[in-house]
Amino acid sequence: MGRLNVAALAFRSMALRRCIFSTFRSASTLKSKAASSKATDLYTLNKKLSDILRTGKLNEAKSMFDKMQQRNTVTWNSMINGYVKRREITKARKLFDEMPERDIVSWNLMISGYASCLGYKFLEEAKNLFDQMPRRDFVSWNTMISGYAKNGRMDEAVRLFESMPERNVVSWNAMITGFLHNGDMLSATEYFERMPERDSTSVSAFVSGLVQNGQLDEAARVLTEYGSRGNRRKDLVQAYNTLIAGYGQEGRVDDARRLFDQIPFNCNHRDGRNGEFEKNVVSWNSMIMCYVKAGDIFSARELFDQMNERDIISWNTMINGYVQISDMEEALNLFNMMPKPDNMSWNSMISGFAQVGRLELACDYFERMPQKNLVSWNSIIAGYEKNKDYKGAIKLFIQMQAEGEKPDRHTLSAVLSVCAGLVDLHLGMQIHQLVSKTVIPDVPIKNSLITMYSRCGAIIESRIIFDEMKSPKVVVTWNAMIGGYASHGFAMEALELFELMKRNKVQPTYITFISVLSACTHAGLVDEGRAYFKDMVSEYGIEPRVEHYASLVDNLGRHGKLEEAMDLIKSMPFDPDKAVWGALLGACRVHNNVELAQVAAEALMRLEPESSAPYVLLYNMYADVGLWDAAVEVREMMERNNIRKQAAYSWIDSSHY
DNA sequence: GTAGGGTTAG
Repeated sequence: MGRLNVAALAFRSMALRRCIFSTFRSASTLKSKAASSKATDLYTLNKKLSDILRTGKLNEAKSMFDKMQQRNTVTWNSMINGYVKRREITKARKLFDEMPERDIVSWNLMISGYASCLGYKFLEEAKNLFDQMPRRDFVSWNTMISGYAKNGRMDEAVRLFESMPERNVVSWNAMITGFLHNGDMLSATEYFERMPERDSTSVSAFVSGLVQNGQLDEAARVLTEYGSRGNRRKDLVQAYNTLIAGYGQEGRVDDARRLFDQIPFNCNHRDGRNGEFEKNVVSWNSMIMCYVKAGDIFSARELFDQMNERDIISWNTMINGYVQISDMEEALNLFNMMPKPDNMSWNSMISGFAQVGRLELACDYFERMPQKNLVSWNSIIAGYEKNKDYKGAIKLFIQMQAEGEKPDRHTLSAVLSVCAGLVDLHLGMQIHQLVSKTVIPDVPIKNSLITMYSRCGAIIESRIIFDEMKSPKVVVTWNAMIGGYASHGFAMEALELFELMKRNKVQPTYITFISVLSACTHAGLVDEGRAYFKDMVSEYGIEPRVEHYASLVDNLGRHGKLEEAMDLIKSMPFDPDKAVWGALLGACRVHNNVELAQVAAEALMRLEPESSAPYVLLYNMYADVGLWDAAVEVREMMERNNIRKQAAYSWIDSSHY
């Protein structure tokens, strides 16, 4: 019995133990299930938080963050990341200081935040945190390196890079992009060649550097070399895109297209396969841009129509293409079709309408656009300036500042042109002061200053700015100064400067020759005028425009070479305009050539049926030589055509008289 | 679910 009892007892106790154990176990399972479900909840909530942050709704994210019952380090880090991405570093730092536990990601985020705020103070704080953090990984080092690189401190970046315990491919890439960012192609090349292994980012970055340096053929070579190695070839599409865009910049559309066609598949097209080396939307956009830049709007449109999925850049590029060829109808068919026009789309329409002289439509779009930005103001102001509504431009410029928008170099450049148009030296000088106070003057701004001063007669001021500009000067600068001299009767100075320009091996443009020919006219240099006209065509390959013909006709006419002027007009490959006939008519009046005057006047009557000027001039000429019948006939014709005498001869250069 | 390097426009 004793043994049995013992056995029974043992059995019972075992059962009991098992029972207790199993109860305990199930309780613990429950507990861990609860814990894991809470963890799942937190995971889901964190995911939701970062989704909200990705859409940029920072306030919404913050209120969710505040309401959350529990948070882990990832929660805090995500919120910090939100502020870091928005450059709200103070708010990020507050959370960082408040959070109960920091992990290495928290530290790295803060370093990244400080490093991407430009300025030495922020960089120093990034370095403080970097030095203070308990443990550093690749990300910490790489973030710090790129922080120095972004701030132009490649010396510090190199020091850090050299002192790293171990480097990965990102460290090398950060160095290469840093050098490129700071214009040090030599060091970038050295590092690219030295690095032990390259990934698609290394190649893309380096290719982009080569493209920016104009070394397109070298870029193509690098791309082929690494493209053929193969294993991660699909990531190279970015490098391809960069080179396509680079070819576009240089006008090498065929090379661009060859490269574009080399990217085999196409996620934008029905035969697209995910994950293959394939064209993406940027490839398409870049190629379309090449065509637009080359003025081949048809090919651009052909590609655009083939795209399955377009983004906002595709639409805007295409719209801009039509704006550039002043086809506002087509630009408008597209603007109305596109899903959600952004500022760029609206601004393109504004510039486009202004460019074709539809200022009222430009204004209408300017008023209607949902949110104006600086470019909108610049577009509308430049539009007013181009349409010679200078008072309107100034009004807008004042309104812009009243609405709290600060003018930039583009605004100021347009307003300087306004001052030139108004011949308002006082205002021009005020704008010049504003330029000195607010922007670092670049070449276009200085060109505008030269033009403004010379138009206002302050030619010495112009020349001072011109002389202070660094050599080699661009052709626009030479044109501005030569034009300034030419239009103010400093013909010899204009021609001297043109000779200097040639000695400086700067290729003149048609604009240069308008000034040069005009200078010859005003200096009484008829042989030189002829010779420059000839040089323009034979030596520089510039097709003469109507302005050049008008200028030479004017020059020849003034010197009594009316027959030669008439022969020149006859030789023109296109129809002469009112400036050409006006110049001839003016010369005929001075030199009393009635027959040619008749030809010129009739041509002008056809071109400008409402203008009284050719009638009046012809009448006076007939009267002067006593051809009274003809004079009376002109007068009758004028009455018959209901033409009233006007005060000014708009088509004749006033310097004739 | 959070951190580091590369592409297209006025």
